[in-house]
Amino acid sequence: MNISQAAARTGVPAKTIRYYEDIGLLTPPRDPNGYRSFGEAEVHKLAFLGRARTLGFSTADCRALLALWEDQSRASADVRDIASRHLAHIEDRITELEAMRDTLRTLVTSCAGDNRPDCPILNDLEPVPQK
Amino acid sequence: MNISQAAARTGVPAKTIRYYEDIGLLTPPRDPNGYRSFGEAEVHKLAFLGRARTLGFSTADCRALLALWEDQSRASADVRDIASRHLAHIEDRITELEAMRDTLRTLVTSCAGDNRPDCPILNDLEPVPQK
DNA sequence: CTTGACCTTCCAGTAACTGGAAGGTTTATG
DNA sequence: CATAAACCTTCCAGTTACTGGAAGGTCAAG
Repeated sequence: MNISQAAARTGVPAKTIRYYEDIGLLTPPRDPNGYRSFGEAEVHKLAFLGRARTLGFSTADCRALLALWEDQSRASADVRDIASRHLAHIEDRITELEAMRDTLRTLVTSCAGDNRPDCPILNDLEPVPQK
Repeated sequence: MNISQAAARTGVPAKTIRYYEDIGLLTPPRDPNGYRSFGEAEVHKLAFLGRARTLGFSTADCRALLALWEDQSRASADVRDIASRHLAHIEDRITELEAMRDTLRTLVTSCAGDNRPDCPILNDLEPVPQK
């Protein structure tokens, strides 16, 4: 299977697949003409990566998860640690974004949005001069 | 005022101030010795940028907001457009992250996290082989 | 006069791709 | 069989918003 077929099968763009090979997440064998050749195992691995990516795991996490996935004697605790840490990170990020969202919502709602220069959004950004 | 004082006054790191000058957000005058010299106007502008940054605006947005801030004949609609677009972007991002969070929470909760290899997290990442 | 704390510029690295150029291969068609 | 489209390859550069660090100039204190 060529790279474009593997891309179609997994939803991971060809360009991204090459990148994953570059950083060593994947090592598909080559055909005599130099083309990458994807078997079921590679496609399987690629789909795993695609799924992990949609869950927001970093490539470092993906590397670790892939190793655990392939290690039949893994401890599920190791997998859960990675996922927990990632979850905590996402929760923090959500909290940050929610704070931004709440402020922005208030500001956007309070701005007339007309031709006049008067604007509560700029007033909020405007720093209070302090010596 | 030197760069480190301006940094202390605004909370924007010196390194970041230099970067903002690089990309043209700021143009502090120079002392004869080549040191940047920050007056009240520059500090004021810098604090504006710092505040916009905590609200997650991109540097492109900051540039536009700064221009509007300084334009006494602006239309508040232009400001609100920028803020609304940014708000929508943040809301989308929150929705994405919440989906990840929900999935991860379920998976983390259902994983024993012990010495055994059995792991619902890997099972979820595991793609279903499909021809 | 030297030491330490500033300041300067410039180069490189971060994360995770993405776009594009230059060139080789394969496949379909006239 | 020639050729053009549609693949494939590698490599280089750009994205965002900084951050770290090296090499070297400046300034205030003792």
